[in-house]
Parts: sequence; structure tokens; C-alpha cells
Amino acid sequence: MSESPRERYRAQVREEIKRHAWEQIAAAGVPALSLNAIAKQVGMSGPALYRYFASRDELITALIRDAYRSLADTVRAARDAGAGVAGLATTIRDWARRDPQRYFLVYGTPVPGYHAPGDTTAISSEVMAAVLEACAEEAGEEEPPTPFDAHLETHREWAGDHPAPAAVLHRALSFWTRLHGVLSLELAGHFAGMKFDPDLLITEELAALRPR
Amino acid sequence: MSESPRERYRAQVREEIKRHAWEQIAAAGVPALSLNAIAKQVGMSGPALYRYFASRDELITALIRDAYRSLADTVRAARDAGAGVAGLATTIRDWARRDPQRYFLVYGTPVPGYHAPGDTTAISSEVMAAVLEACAEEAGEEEPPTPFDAHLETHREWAGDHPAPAAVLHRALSFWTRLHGVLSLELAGHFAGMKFDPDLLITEELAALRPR
DNA sequence: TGTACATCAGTGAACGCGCGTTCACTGATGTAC
DNA sequence: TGTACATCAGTGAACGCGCGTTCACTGATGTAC
Repeated sequence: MSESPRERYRAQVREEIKRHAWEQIAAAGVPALSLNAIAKQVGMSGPALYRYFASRDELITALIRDAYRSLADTVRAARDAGAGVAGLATTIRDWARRDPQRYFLVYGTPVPGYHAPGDTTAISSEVMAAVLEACAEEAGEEEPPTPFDAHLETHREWAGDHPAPAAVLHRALSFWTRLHGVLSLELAGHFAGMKFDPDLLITEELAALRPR
Repeated sequence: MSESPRERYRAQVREEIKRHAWEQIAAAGVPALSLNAIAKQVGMSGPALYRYFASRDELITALIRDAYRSLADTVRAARDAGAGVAGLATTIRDWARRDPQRYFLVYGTPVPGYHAPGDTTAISSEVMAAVLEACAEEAGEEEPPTPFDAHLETHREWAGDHPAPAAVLHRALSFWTRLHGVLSLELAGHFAGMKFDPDLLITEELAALRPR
């Protein structure tokens, strides 16, 4: 169970490889990620990388998994520190702005035919769980359920065993899609010439989430 | 001014090249787009493509421009046919679902360092103009402006000379970001295991747009 | 503690590949007198 | 209408390149007796 020096070293080098991989992705996107270029940066020969990752695809898969993990941990930490809906939004936005390409690796253009590693959906639902908690906490007075609320009542497996009423699930979904809507357009530069402050827009998008 | 047979032929071949390029993008994404592979499909040798596009980048640029143009024309047509906010949403969603990779070429992960051709922002604002019209049309009773409304009052250049009050600009932005939020997550497959109907979610996201 | 052996990180050369792109050339199509 | 010339689409060979990946090998690190 205790890890040997060799194992520790291996883990360190793997981390270093991934660090440089992220730098390369940040600079030119995933398509430009090259094993040989990374090897050069790490200071070793191309083939040496194969001691640590069986292929380019396996490296990318590891990066994707790390991105999901990082997002989930960040959100969990914020939640544990008492963040509500608005706080989670800020947390996620900051996480995304810290490394836009990492955000896009999770939520950006999918490669047709490529299937993300299976456990990413599990990690995704950790994020969703935190959002659900925050949404449940900030519930207001009861309201007649909308048609979509009714629809969700029969499609709530994705919420796990969270006992919130469908209206709360609805708010969690809206949180996710509204935040992603603003954030991804912002990060992709589509607001470039527009000058307004996206943060204010997000604030009101999420304020309008509360039951009226 | 009248086009010669040669010009007509050139235009036809250009279109055929782009058609096959789109097929390739739909199949494996932009990174996998290869000039030689396209040439083979079109039925000519690789170098022959250079009669029609100066480089791979120029071809991609043309595709991006066409995607923007197609979206703008589609939205304009729907608008002229009397579509309101909900109708425009359906139109855009249908357009996107017809060819998800084309949607992502416009609104997906940006390539760091790459700058889209300048006129795309102009075409983008054609889309925005149609959305603005629909939002203005469906305005309800007056309401006290929110902080973001006030902020927009001083950042409304992107709306061109459209005379709508800031609250309408706000609704147009929300339309755009909410629709994109749901649509891009849907197309990227992030709702995969969730089973609910995204169409219903969009409907309510946009219904909540109306002044309350 | 010292020696013998196994493990494994890293190297350098080499592989085949497909890429974008250039070039000199052929042959068909259009233009001018 | 027919001939002479210019335009231009398309070909085939070739370029250099960097890619991912395999292989046989060296040398250092750890393990067992």
C-alpha cells in the first residue's frame, strides 16, 4: 500500500508531462498537442513518454479526467465553504477563466466518434449534486409546477437519490445551461465587440432562477 | 458583370469541394479535415485544389463564413415568415441539429490565436438584429430596469441603431445565451444519460424571458 | 554488508505515413483578328 | 469561319516535415540472498 520511491517518481513525471501538455493546449488547442513536443519540454526523448502514457489518446483521456476531477473538487470545496447558487457560479466561472481550454475540453466541441471515459459522467454528477444542494437550499414558496417540472418528475434518475421536488431539479438544470450559455460565449470571444460586463448578465440570469 | 461559363464552372467546383469538406467535418471534426482526402473524393489530384483555395486555412475560412451566412439567412427567412421568439429558437435549433459540427464551427471551442474573418461579426449582428426584432415585438408592460438594464443602456452599440429599450436588448442577450446554453450542451451529448426532452427546457427558458 | 540479478527509465535510430504545398508540364477551353 | 495565341484546369512527381510509434540497447536503481 505504501508507495515506493520509484512509484513516487513515476507519479511526479506523469504530472510533469501533463503540466506541459496543458501548457501546449492552452497555447494552441488540443489538436496541436504533440507527444514529441512535450517530451522535448520535459527534457527527454519522444519514445520515453511511452513509459508513462501508452499513447497520445491515453494522455488526452487522462487530461480530460483530470479536468473533470478538478472542476468537481473545486465546486465541492466552494460548496463546503458555504457557497450558494451565486457563489457556485462565480467559482465555476473563475475556474473556467483560469484555463479556458480546460473548460472547453469538458464542455466544448465534441469530437465525432470519440467517447469520453465512462467515469466522467460520474464526476459530472458530483458537480450536479452540489448545484442541486444549493438550489434546494434557496427554494422559495411553493408554486404550481410547470409542464417541464411535470416532465422532470418522470425523468429524475440523473439527480440520483436527491429528494428535491422537480422544481428544484429544473432550477439546477437552468443554472447549468444559463451559466454555460454565457460563459462559453464569453470564453469563445463572442462578446468581444460588445463591451458589456458578462458578470452582471450572469448575476441576473441566476437571480431570475428563484421562484417568483 | 455576367459570368462566363468558366466562372460558373469554377463556382460549381468550389461548391463541390466545400460540400465534401463539410462531410468530412461532420464525420471527424475540423482537425481531421484533409485537403488530399477531399481532392480524392472530388475526383481530382491534391494539387488541383489549389486552383480553388489558396490553402487549407483559406478553405476553412470560407466554410466558417458560409456557416455564418447560412445561419443568418435561415434566421432572416424565419423572421420574414413571421416567427417570434419561440419560432426563432426552433429555427436555430433545427439548423444546429441538421449539422452539429457546423454549429460548433460558429459557436464551439475557439482555436487559441486564430481570428475569424472580420465580416463574421457583421453577419452575427444580422442574427442579433432578427432576435432583437422578435424581442421588441413581444414586449409586455413596462418594468423598472434592472441593474444590468442600466448597464446596457451605456453599452448598446452592438445593437446598431435599433431603438429598443435596454430591457429588450437584455432579453435578446438572454435569448441568445439561454438557447446556446441548452443547445450546445445537448449537441455535445451532455444530456445523454438524462433522458429529459431538451425542447421542453428551451421552451420554458424562453417563456421566462417575457417580462413578468 | 556485499554481491548477483531483476526491474525499469531513458536513448537513438528507424519505420511508415499523410500532411500541406511547390513546380514544371500537358491539354483543353476560351478569345482576338 | 478559321487560325494563332492566351488562359487556365488538372496531373504527377517531388519536397520537407513532424507526427505517433516500435525496437534493440544502455545504464542506473532497487531487491534478494
